[in-house]
Amino acid sequence: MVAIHSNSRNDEPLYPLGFGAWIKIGVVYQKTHRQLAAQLRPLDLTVAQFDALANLYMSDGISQQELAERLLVTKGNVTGLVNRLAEHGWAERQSDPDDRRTNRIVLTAAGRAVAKESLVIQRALVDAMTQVLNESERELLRNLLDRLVVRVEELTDS
Amino acid sequence: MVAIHSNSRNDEPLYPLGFGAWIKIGVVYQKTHRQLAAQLRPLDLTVAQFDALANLYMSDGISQQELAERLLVTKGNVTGLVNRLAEHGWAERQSDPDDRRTNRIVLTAAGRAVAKESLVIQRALVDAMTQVLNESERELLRNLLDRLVVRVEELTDS
DNA sequence: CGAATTTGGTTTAGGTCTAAACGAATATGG
DNA sequence: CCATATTCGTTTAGACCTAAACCAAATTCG
Repeated sequence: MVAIHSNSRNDEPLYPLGFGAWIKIGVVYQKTHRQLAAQLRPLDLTVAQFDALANLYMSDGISQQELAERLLVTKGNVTGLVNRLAEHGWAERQSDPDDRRTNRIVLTAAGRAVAKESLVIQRALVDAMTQVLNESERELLRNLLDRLVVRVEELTDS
Repeated sequence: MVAIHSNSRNDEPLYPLGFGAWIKIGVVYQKTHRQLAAQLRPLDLTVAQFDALANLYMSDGISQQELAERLLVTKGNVTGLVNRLAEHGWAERQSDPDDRRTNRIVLTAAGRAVAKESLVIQRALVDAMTQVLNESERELLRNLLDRLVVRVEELTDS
């Protein structure tokens, strides 16, 4: 899903018009992911764990199912992720009195602290990234990406 | 690196202006990745393997190092990836006569066939995605993303 | 009510990815 | 020439992620 480098002859099936933009999305994503990972490492925090903490920071006490949907991952994945957060002492499973199937995930004080700290780091990175665009360009980019999201969701359903 | 859903109160540190655009990049990336994975599954091909085959299809005989740089992954990762491609009978390691350290990776006939087939699938998906944008919008998107790539590369170096 | 279905979570097998340590071959500089 | 560094690839430990099978609890509906 990342750069495909075409060295040689161009008599082969050429790439569609949207391809240039397409590739860049992957490159931006992967490189920023790496950069964020590097900056979170001193906190002993991975990007996946940061994503979970950030969501819980905003919406403490949601179920694992809910968390999986927000993170765009499977519920099986969330099981392991929550285990690791719990091992670090950042989050706990609380049983829901109204439904014995569900686990409500809540942050500990330590978890809230590291969430806050890491959100500052992420915010600084996003700022540094997006400052190369002016306000209307950011708006424009958001709009274009929004339409792509809608489109891929249509494709996913069908 | 993905959506952070803010339910509650807004007296907490609010997100920077570029944040909306930022989040969408992750969402587009992840959802499209999943969609491509689903469409490649009948070929018994993962997205990572597809990326490798696609690059080799364009530039057969490159070294593992070179392949790692193009795929934006570590060389350790490429070792395993090439192993799996070789197990499927899609690629082979050839020793470089000029440098006994390097492996040149070449596609087999079967590898070239599956590469071609999968490239058609990917092309169709990218087309379906980007057809919601007109030509000048695609151009614009590519330009905006390009500048973000340059920026993140600056940050990575420093 | 009670059977069938749905939903929340866990487990398993296997691919993906990283950082770090390592070995072998090549390149560099005194 | 030879010691030092660099480069290419592998290995290891561990996190991440998926699909699928599974269990238990809740819901639906005849």
